[in-house]
Amino acid sequence: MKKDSLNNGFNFEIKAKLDGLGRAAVYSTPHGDIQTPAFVTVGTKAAVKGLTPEMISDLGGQIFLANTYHLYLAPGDDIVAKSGGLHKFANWSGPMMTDSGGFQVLSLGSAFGTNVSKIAKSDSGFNQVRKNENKSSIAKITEDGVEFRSIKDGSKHFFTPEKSMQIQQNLGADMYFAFDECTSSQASYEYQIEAMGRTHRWAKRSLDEHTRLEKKKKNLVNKVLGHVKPPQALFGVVQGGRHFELRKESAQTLGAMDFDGFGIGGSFDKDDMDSAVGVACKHLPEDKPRHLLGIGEPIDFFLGVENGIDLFDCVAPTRMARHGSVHTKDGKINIKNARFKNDFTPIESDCGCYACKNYTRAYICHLLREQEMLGATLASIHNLYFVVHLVDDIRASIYDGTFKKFKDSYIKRYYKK
RNA sequence: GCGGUUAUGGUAUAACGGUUAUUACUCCGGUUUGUGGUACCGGCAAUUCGGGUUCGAUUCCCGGUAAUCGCC
Repeated sequence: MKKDSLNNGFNFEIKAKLDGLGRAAVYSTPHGDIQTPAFVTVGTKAAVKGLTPEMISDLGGQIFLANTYHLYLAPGDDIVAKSGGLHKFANWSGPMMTDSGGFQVLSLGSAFGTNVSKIAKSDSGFNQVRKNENKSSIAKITEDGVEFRSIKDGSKHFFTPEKSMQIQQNLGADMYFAFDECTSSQASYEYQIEAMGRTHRWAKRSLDEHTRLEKKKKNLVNKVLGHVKPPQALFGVVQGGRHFELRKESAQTLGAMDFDGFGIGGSFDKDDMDSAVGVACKHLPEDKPRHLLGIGEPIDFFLGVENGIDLFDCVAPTRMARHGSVHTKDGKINIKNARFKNDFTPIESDCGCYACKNYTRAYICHLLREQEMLGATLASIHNLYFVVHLVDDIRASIYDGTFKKFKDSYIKRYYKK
């Protein structure tokens, strides 16, 4: 199974399996191995908000993910490239990924200025059927690409699959994503089909451009002494919304292409997210890593892993932390609540994170209420530690065959059901 | 001591002879899933006190109290 094939420096080796699609593996990259399943911390602008890289590795983070659109706007991928690439720029020596900007097609497009998220609320009755149109949108989609307006100064920028690849090669993360269109959970079936087709065509263009750039890079290495740019791996992104047949079609279409791995993106219905993910993974090549984009509630990790996911990333732990919502094994609590003002115990007494080992709820409550930066940092450390270690524990349970038992007891306690 | 001015949620304010008394912050909660946004959504909470005029007063009048400014 060990093969250090064409994509030198990358290797995905499955070490243990669950019944069904789940597995534990080691994903080797030019910047080190990733034990999977793993949680990828999100550092959109080449920084996990409020945390140094040392804090990320100390809390157990193996890898982090930055964003193409944001880094293109500031400081610019040319500056990152000049600095020696993202790893040097951000002082992170482990594996890194970049997202393609495809999510911003949604967040700055049909979802801009609304509260539409990638998870449809299952109890909100009938999902409204809308076109992917939004008056305040600052992203316009055409077959060729997407015109974004800068969130910083309103200036216009046109992203194509080719351009996203070029930017991501400049940024220099180990793994990066094809340029796709992330659709709204409220988009109609017809629109999902239309967007999925476009995503597939963009996937082909992304892959072609990637192949061209990788080849060019190899030639450059020979000419420019001492300038060895490591190879990068490209992941295609499966779409199809919450429609199983579209997920299947998307997975088959992309799975037949020569990607190094796959992302599963787009919008889901809360109730059947796991089945939609399962359908996608079932039709993807088994020997390549699968990344579930932007998903990160405790229950999602269990369901995702069961359905064949190797990597997760999500902004929820850090965003929630900044607003005071922190994980405990008995569910979330809002540490800013008045009842914690006089609580001189840690967030969780049996938690091994830096925040819990050194600080009290009362102190973190105080910091967050007073908007002291350290409050967001400590709460983020806790939440990231919590999800990173949860996924680590899930991985361990695959190796020792206790996954099912672990899942049941964990969910029962966290969700009280 | 005399004269002027002012008095509205915890704070700062808006308004009018008839509203469910405005708004912001604070406070009390909730929501955040490939990070535009330390963001969004709820909730609690007030007409200084006592008289009078009026169908009806937070509003107009008189008095008390308090703050503040000026004068002695």
